[in-house]
Amino acid sequence: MQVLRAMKSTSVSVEKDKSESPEGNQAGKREQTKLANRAAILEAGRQIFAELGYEGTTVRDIIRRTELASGTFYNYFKSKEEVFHALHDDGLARFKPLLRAARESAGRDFQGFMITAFGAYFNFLLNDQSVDREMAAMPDWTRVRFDTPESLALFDELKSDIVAFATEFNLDQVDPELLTASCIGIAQEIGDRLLRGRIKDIEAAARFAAYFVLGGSQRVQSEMQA
Amino acid sequence: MQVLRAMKSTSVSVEKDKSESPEGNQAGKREQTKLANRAAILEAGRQIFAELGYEGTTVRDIIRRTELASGTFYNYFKSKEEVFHALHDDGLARFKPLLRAARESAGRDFQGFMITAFGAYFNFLLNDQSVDREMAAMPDWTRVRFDTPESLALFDELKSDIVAFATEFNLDQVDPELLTASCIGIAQEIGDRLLRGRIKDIEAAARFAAYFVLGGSQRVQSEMQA
DNA sequence: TACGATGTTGACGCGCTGTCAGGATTTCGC
DNA sequence: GCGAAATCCTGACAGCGCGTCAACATCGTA
Repeated sequence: MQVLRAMKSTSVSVEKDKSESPEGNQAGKREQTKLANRAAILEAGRQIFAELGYEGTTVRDIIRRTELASGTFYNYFKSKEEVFHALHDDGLARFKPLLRAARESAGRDFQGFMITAFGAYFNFLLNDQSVDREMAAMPDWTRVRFDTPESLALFDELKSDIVAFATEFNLDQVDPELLTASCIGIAQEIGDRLLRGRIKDIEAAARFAAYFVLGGSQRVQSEMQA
Repeated sequence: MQVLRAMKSTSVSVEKDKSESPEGNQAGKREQTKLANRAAILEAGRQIFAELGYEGTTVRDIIRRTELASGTFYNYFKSKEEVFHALHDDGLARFKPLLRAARESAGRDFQGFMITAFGAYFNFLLNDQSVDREMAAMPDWTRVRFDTPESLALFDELKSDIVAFATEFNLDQVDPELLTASCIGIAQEIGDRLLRGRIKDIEAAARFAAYFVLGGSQRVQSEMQA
């Protein structure tokens, strides 16, 4: 059963759209069900991953929370991994603008950029309905990490921001690769502890991270010059 | 077939021990096979994890590289996860003394401690025959991370070292939890890039990390005082 | 040597995987 | 509107890994 039909039985909104929607009910029914099915699988996946963990969930678990047949899953995704990637990339797409906003609003203020950026990341981690957040609640020992092309793109974007500031502040002895890696590592590890409640104060954590990176960069610069 | 018997067919060393070994051939045959079986499973696991990745390997893959029957696996481990934990903890046990040595040799030299500690970790990552190293070679997107009790114990040990130095250097405004998290994050992320060849120079990386942490701590201290 | 204890073996039932032929629904040309 | 073609949903199926367990082999002990 396709999810559009399922929705018709509990809600008429789609049906209404078909005849009444004033603005472009642009797509055919085929297109609509495809979107709806994909969305249903993703939403089911998000829930199941949160409940069962990445390792623990099966494609069947996901599809079972849906009104679709098992075979249909494979029309949309190759595996549970691909579902997870999609969810992960969704989260990234939501975070990206926050990072951009941090850069815009900071202007030439390196420290301001860092505080805003770390703060945005931590807030995002704790508040966004992302897979990662929900899964961190699991008391399990094992965690998965995905470096999708989207992740790498975000890292690169961050790296160019950092390089720009480093240039501006004459940090020419500071290897951008190492500096970016450090920022990411700090964000990851502190973020992890925030998610697990080992650390509480988001604001304080963001300021710590920002000062730490600033001071660290300058120290590296002066040591390398010597 | 138990592995001791297998070994007898290719080597007589065990048999010889039984009758000739001058020093305590302390254990009975039963004890010996148990050790040998466990070791065989671990070694097979190490190889298979490296070849197939964590996700990709099955208990059957591991046991198949062994002369044991599938059921025997479960006399030694509950799952592939437990094998991985054991391998991981083995690595940790090998690294622990290196960290201790770093602390001993550093005395009161915070910077020296940091350089040695980061250097020890990076060298360990790149040279030790650990599961983690081999698996990093995989071109896969997905990585697993385990926080075993052993890992957490090591983190705690590191934290007390850091606290000791922080006290000595009047870094009373620097949250040890945040500082330790940052050190771990930096080590993880730079280590990852070393494993993947994105960064080459171990020495430079260790110095970078050390200076970075030192400078970062001091900056946090002065900012928090203000 | 004989007997109990301990460990090993591999077949079994179960559940998950990915596929595919058959069927249902939508689209399109008229 | 109507029929054919395109699309894609469905659920059964073969293959495989999982963890278990009754039968069997080996070891320790007297």
